[in-house]
Amino acid sequence: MREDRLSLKLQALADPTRRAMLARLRLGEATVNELAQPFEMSLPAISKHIKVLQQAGLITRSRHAQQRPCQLSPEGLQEVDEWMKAYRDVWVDRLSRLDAYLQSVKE
Amino acid sequence: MREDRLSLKLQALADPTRRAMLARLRLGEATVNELAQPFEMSLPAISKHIKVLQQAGLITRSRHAQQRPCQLSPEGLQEVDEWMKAYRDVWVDRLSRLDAYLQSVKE
DNA sequence: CCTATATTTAACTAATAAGTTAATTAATGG
DNA sequence: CCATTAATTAACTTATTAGTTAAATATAGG
Repeated sequence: MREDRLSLKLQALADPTRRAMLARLRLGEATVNELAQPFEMSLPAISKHIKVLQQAGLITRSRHAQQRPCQLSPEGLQEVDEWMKAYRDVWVDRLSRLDAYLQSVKE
Repeated sequence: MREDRLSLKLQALADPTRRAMLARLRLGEATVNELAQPFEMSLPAISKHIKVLQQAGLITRSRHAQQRPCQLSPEGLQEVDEWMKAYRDVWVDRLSRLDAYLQSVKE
């Protein structure tokens, strides 16, 4: 039902655990165990979250011994940002109009 | 499980039907029937999508006779945008580094 | 080869999401 | 008041999601 890439990304982002993982990855790459550390959650659950992020194109993975570290995919959020652009204009526009209105009332 | 406002918004956005509705609303407010028109979907289904958008704070509603038109909530996406900010820096940073690297290789 | 560590896969459960049809509520206008 | 139009609620089905535990796979090192 929801197979387009943008939906996949937004769906992946709509989970606080996964967003926390991304926040961690902003500091640099991390292994599964490192990512799991702050959460009271089984490793398989973590593994699944990682898979969701990866399939959404938000992270990439590498190999190092028996570890498979994760890293932020730099261009991963671009698609989301592109989508937001159009709306950013709308709301900036409206907020500034509201602002103008409030100014005019005040005077 | 997923009750925070940001998750609610991203979850609401992670559906192409709902995003299409928002796109329509960029042109101006619309009634439920107007929003439903492009979709092969029952009205109750549309009604539910609208509720999701509203509860996420992405749209507001008014009343006019027996209609309850929807309008974009201008500040609705701001929270998402705020969240993205931090990542925008990361990826812009990395992409520009990549760019610089490619430049240096070329020379 | 054996063991320890890192991670994933399998199999399952419970909750949530997205849709349906039928029935209900709300407001207008004759 | 009655019929019409607009939208929602109720009740239900099906698929997906997020988690669990137990078992399996992969790699390194002695």
